[in-house]
Amino acid sequence: MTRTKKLTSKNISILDVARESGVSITTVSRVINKIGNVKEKNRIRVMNAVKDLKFQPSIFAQRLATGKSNVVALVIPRYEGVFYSFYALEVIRGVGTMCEALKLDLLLHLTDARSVLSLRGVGGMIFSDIIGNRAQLEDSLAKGLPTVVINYYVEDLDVSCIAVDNCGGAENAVNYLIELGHRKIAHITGDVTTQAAAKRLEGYKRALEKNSIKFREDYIFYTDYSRGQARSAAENLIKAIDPATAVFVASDSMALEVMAVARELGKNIPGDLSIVGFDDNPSGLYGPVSLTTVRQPLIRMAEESVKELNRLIALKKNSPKKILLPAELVIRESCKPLAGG
Amino acid sequence: MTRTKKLTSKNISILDVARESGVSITTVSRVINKIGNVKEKNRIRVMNAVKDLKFQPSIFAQRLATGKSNVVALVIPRYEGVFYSFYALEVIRGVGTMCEALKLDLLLHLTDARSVLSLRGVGGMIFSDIIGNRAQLEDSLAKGLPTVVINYYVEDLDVSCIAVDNCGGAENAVNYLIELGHRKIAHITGDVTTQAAAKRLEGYKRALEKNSIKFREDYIFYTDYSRGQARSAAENLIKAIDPATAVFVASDSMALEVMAVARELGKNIPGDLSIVGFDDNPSGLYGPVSLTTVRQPLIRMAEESVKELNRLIALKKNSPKKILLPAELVIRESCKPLAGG
DNA sequence: CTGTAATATACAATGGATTGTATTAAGAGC
DNA sequence: GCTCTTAATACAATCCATTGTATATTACAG
Repeated sequence: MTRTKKLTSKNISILDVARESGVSITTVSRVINKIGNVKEKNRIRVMNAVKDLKFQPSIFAQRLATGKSNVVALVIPRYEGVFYSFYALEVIRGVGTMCEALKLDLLLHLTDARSVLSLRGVGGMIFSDIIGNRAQLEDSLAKGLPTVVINYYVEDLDVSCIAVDNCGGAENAVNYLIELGHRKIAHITGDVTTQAAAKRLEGYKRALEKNSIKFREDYIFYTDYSRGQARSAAENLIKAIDPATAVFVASDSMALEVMAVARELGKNIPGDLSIVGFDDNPSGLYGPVSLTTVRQPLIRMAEESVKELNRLIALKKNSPKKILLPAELVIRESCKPLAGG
Repeated sequence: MTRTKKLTSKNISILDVARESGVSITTVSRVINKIGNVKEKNRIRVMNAVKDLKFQPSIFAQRLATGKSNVVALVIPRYEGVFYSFYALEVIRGVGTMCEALKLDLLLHLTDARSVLSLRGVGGMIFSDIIGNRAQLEDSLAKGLPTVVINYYVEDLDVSCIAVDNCGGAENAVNYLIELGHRKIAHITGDVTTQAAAKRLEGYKRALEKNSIKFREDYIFYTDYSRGQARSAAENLIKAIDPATAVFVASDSMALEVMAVARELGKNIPGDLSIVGFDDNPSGLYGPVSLTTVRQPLIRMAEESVKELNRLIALKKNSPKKILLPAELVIRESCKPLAGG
């Protein structure tokens, strides 16, 4: 049953095609690359020879000759976690789709801080979420490779970047709670050493300020994005002497944890506590009460990054653009107007 | 601020290194490739020159010269959905990790049925889940490319494949329910035109048979894996005249839906109904009752696939292996011994 | 029918490594 | 010091396509 077959076979080159069709390899090359000035008669002969011999030009020879590579490397940290899977795959999907559309090959690098990227043979780089990849990013720029960063607004480097407006998204979320009549609004932060979490906190503050609501430090619960810390934050929040009536949580996975804690403590969502998350994690759809959240345009961000990279490659020089994409509030069931407000 | 810098720079070749270190390019090549017989004095000179000039050999020239490519393409369908994100990223992570370990470059292809893969310049292919990719798979084999299929047990082609034992996993799940005293065990299937769903159904039947429990067609609820169909299946299951006391659901996302329906209908989980899912979808951890499920060794499967591919590449001929990995039961809170059983 | 312009094609260099073969240098043995 | 063997190195062909330049062919006007 198991047929053992040679996997190597000498491959046919442009020279074979030239011989077969009785023209020079130059002409064959012109036909293949659709550069003008080939007699119709010869073009047909060449095309037939190509078909007969099943000729496919060697990309290595092409790249060597042209010095151009159509390979784009996507660098993503090797994190784990539910939302992260979702995030990463959305990014990969977006980048992959656009690469296909633009005829680019997508090389994937899952990295951690100690990873060394070879960068060899790559025509451009896309970095997702540069925490822990800063060195590699600078390396890429130093080598003069066209480079784009997504999901992080890089202020201190001359590099194109496409990020989500975390601050604005957070502000929208909190504004929504304010519109529902809430005044006692808590915030469970993510890891505020990360840009995203810091910006979300900033947006929270800004919304309060614009609505003349006094900022209360005791309504801020700092976490590292983990479920464990979300849990204790939720407990403290609910058991507080003067508890908030609404909470803006920096991630959906934490928001789900808050909902679970509230349930355990006999609180009703959204009756006793309105909750807004961030991320639009699909897990937020399960469970008895679907989660109102802030959606990040991940696919669009990813697609834009390839377009921007392609622009840089075509331009042959670095002229970075900084793009901020809006984050959209997705209203579901976890919030409700303040009773008797 | 925006410094405009040339992105192109002439790159240094092995010839530059040879000149710099006063030896021939052959010697430089030998030093770089660690082939023996180079005088220590010259080796050091060359290595210094390499360092000074920051020389990195052109992979295109290397691949052209050797005819070998260390690029592995991973082909994954472009599905959507929560579990699929999780699944795909686990696969990507596993393949990526092993590729890094084996010094292979990972090219990613997200495909649908109409995608045409170029395969040019690729040294090996890994197909995940070949539904809709059958043509590409056969193409790859026809071209004599080293090829591995994961997550699908291919019986009718001479190709290496690494799959999860869906049948055995399902059998374990149902056995567990039987051990808890259940006799009325329903099954909500996935799309039984897919291999995975069909095998899970088979495992369910086998467990019943081995325990001499009569198979009841009215305990089988066919779905297409969608939440909607899971919902109506759950309603029918719960409202039946002689309802089952336990249910084995072909996927976690459907199992979560079943739990939600049970809750809505005032049923207690696991008091009134024991549930086992399949997949070990992280979403199963949220919610009031964590889900007992069958875990697939995705990462391991992915890693093994790269190893197997590497073996085929080294072997230079096709001698396929078919590997089935066990699926493990993960016991959590959603099952309980049959009361008064 | 010829001169000129435009078109079509070919030659040969180029890109950057690997590698079989030839050649030289070095060390061993007497 | 002089063979002889072995280690070290160099030469040049090869992998395959692209492309600037040179040449050949064609077309057209006069």
